[in-house]
Formats: sequence, C-alpha cells, structure tokens
Amino acid sequence: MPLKIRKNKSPQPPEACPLTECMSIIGGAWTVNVIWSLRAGPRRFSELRLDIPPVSPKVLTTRLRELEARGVVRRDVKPTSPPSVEYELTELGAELVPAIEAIVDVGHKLKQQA
Amino acid sequence: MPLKIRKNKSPQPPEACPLTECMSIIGGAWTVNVIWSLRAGPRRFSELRLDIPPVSPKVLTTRLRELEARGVVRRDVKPTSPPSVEYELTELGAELVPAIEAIVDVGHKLKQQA
DNA sequence: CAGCATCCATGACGATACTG
DNA sequence: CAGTATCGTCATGGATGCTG
Repeated sequence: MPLKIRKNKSPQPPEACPLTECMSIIGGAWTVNVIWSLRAGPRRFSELRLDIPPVSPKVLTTRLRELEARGVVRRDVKPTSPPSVEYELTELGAELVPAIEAIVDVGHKLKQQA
Repeated sequence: MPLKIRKNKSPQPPEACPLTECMSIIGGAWTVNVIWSLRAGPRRFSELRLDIPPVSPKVLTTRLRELEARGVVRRDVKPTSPPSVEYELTELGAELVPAIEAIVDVGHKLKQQA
C-alpha cells in the first residue's frame, strides 16, 4: 500500500502554508520508500522496482520526476545500450533520511507501548 | 490545502511494509499542522481550528481521534459548561516535532537553491 | 463549545499494454 | 531497460447542517 501526503485544497494560496508545502516533498505514494531505497547509494530504475514491488512503473516515474524537480534526487543517464539510468540522493536529499528515520523510530515505539 | 500521506493499497498485507506503516502516522490531511500547532503546548479544539482555518471540524476530529489512538496526543476533557477539551502531545508525540522540523528545514533549503 | 451525520466531488493511484 | 499512454476506481476530504 502506497503512502502519500495529500495536498490540502484550501481556498487560500499554498504559499500561505510553508509547513504544508515543505512536507509535501514526501507526499506522494511510495515517495518515502524511494528515498529509503536510495539511502544506501545509487539505484537503477529496475532495481527500485525490485525494492518496491507493488509500485507501478508509471507511479515510480512520476515520483522520481517530482523528486528530481525538487532537487532531492539526481538522475544519471548512462549512454549505453540497453539504456541504463541511475538515481541517487543529492546532498540535501540525504538530509531527509535521518528525519524519516526519526519518524519511523517513533512509530515503532508507539506500536510497542500500544 | 491539506496534506496527507496516502496509504498504499497494494495487494500485500500492510505489515509487510513497516516503513509505510510508520510513516502513516503523519499521513492524514492536516495531521502535521495539528502536531505543529500542539508543539508549543496544549490547545483546545476551537484554538486548533483557528490555527488551521481551512480544516473542517469533521476532519479535525478524525485526525485528533487517530492521533489519540496512536498515542501521539492526549485528550483532556474538562467537565465544565460549556464543554472544554484540551489536546496535547504525549512524550512520544513530542519526539515527532524535531523530525518534522528537519524535513521542513530541508524543504526550505531546496526552495532557496531552486 | 465540541463535535457527529450525510452526501458528494476530486484526483491520486492501480492495472494493463505499448515503445524507443 | 526505462519508461509512456489510457482508463477506471475508490478512498479521502469538502461542505453543510444538527446536537448534547
């Protein structure tokens, strides 16, 4: 099951809510899974698919494009045949990893005491 | 505009994906905004509505109930008239704040260099 | 004040098939 | 291999109105 942060469609302009806007970085389905898979180093498109079996190529592409546009991941096309594309976290993207880890950590604690 | 982490509706059982499951703590629309509003101390239902104008009472209730069930927030009913209910972060819930801050921080940096 | 009950609309996601 | 193209669906949230 994917995990996505849905954007609030309030009548107010989005700029009015920097918190929401920043959090939307990780808001797409499978986004955190992608970041998670990339935390140990570069991965290719098909490797990511293996890491996250339920994600469809369409959605994976969408997420990768978003993250690339945001500056979270870097896309590296090797001009080989067959084509090969590597994705890796940027420096800033890597900073998201500990934050996600922290949330997951709290999640585990919550489960244990629940 | 709300911000929600959408659950992956994969065919696999959710337990198969602890990452996704943990992240879903902050997955509801306006969830992070609620945690954010509570970070400085207890707030009442109507105060939260003022902090997050676009949220409807229905959704706010839903989020608070979820967070309460998860152990992230504590609900405190004062037996007064008119009724008054305070919400506050639990100790574990408070641990989410720095993690969210970290993500927001990265978000800002990404915007600046973009 | 602090909710709950309804109804409805939206759009993100899932599945499938095809291509340079 | 690494995507793109289509299409359908359903979960999730918005709006409104009512109540203890």
